[in-house]
Amino acid sequence: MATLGDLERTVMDLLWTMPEAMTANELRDAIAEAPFGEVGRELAVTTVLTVLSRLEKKGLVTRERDSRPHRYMSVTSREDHTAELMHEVLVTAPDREAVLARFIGSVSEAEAQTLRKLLGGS
Amino acid sequence: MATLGDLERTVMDLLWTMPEAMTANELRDAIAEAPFGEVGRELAVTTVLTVLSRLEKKGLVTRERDSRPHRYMSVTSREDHTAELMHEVLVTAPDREAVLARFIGSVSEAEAQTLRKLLGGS
DNA sequence: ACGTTCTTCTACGTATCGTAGAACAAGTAC
DNA sequence: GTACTTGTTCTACGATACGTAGAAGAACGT
Repeated sequence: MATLGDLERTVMDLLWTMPEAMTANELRDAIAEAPFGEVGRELAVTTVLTVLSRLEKKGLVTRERDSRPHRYMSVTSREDHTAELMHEVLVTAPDREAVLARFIGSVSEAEAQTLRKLLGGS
Repeated sequence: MATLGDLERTVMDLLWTMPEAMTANELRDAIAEAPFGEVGRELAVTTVLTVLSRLEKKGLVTRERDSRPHRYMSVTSREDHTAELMHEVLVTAPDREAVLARFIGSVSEAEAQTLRKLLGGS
């Protein structure tokens, strides 16, 4: 279960938010400015690069190796990733139906509404 | 996000499966016999007790402190716990509706059926 | 009070993660 | 094409989590 550390999470959040692939330097700056996390963390670029390598090994990030400052991007959208994680959690329990029952009870009415729509009639 | 180690997971699985509260010794034996995990792990009781303490600190386990060999039990059912985890994952994404859309696509037809039923009319 | 049984304390090895310097590679400018 | 600059990989260290369990302490039976 790919669990992310704080900085890893921050980097993924940025990569998921930014539409374009980013370089390590751009990421470093973005982290310094980022509204979440402790504001103004001035990290070394190598730190960011280490984290990016680890995220790459975890399969969450790819990079364009030809363009010289490598440009990093997320492999999946945040939504896909999150949904996948939810599914991974779901299948850890033998009685999935029971889990889903509890889960439904925990979502907001708006979300329930969305689900009804998505599940279609019948 | 309460993430569990292998042994912690094994212990929780047993506590969730067994209807009765169990002592550390009973758990040790159960682990030795358990079909999952590498079979026949002969652990020291102290090992089990350490794990139980950690699970207690994480809020997943309680014990009856008065009965002398303390009896340990899970605080929530496996289903509640799993559903809660799923929800925790869900709310890490800003666009929950989009996540739910992807999630629905990943469940089986039987599960979708269950969801329809649970969500009721309208 | 004594031995037996149970629990807590302390501890070590391994893995992960935040962090970054040192070393190495690849372009850029004469 | 040699020196400078910029970018990437290697190596490393401290902190935390977890598996593992011995040593020390507490409680109970007799």
